[in-house]
Amino acid sequence: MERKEVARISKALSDPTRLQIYEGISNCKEMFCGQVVEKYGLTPGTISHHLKILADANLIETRREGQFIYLKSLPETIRVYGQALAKMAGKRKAARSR
Amino acid sequence: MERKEVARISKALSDPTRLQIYEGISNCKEMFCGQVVEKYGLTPGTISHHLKILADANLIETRREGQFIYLKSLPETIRVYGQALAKMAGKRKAARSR
DNA sequence: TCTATACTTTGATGAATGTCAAAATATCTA
DNA sequence: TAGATATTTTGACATTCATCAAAGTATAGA
Repeated sequence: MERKEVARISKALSDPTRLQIYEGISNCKEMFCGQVVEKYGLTPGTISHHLKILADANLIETRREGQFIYLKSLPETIRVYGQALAKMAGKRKAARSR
Repeated sequence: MERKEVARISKALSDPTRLQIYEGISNCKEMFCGQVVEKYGLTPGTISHHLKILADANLIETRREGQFIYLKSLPETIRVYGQALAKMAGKRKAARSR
């Protein structure tokens, strides 16, 4: 994963409200936007904005079914992101290089 | 690790320049500020700003030695951060709960 | 004690961000 | 086709942020 992608995911996770929304979606099997609006007391516009950022970062997936847009978290993204960061943090030149 | 702390670390990693600086520090055994300034072509003030954000997030450690401030990455923070995120992303109610 | 070097703080500026209200769009149902 | 419900888009606003230039602080060495 490239640095720019890592930065995009970091930014998506950098707002406490948005992080909480992501956590909420992850804890449910599935959720639709209205439930998120209800749960966090923000306007539909604001929720839509946050969901777009999470989706652009591939942290969640959206699927329309009739009037509803269903949300599902994509844990694989977090896994790959964590690995990329661990790799960045782990390289240490000339320190116990074997 | 609490949500607020996760958000703080995410924010620290959310700027591409700062992420690159963090990566650079992680790749060296040790580094001092002047080297960072030289390496990334930003003013000392800007570098100092970024380093403060990284240090506040416990991503790096600073230590003064004479005129110089030495920087060292703290990979343990990334490890704990990754685990906290994996936990957030992993819980799924009523989905294969055993 | 003076000067040079290393870093930090301050003030300013343009850009990005989180939020809302309101208008727009999409879909369902009568 | 008209009205209701769900979501998105737009415009506005206050706040945060990355950056620079310049002033300030700390340390070393002459």
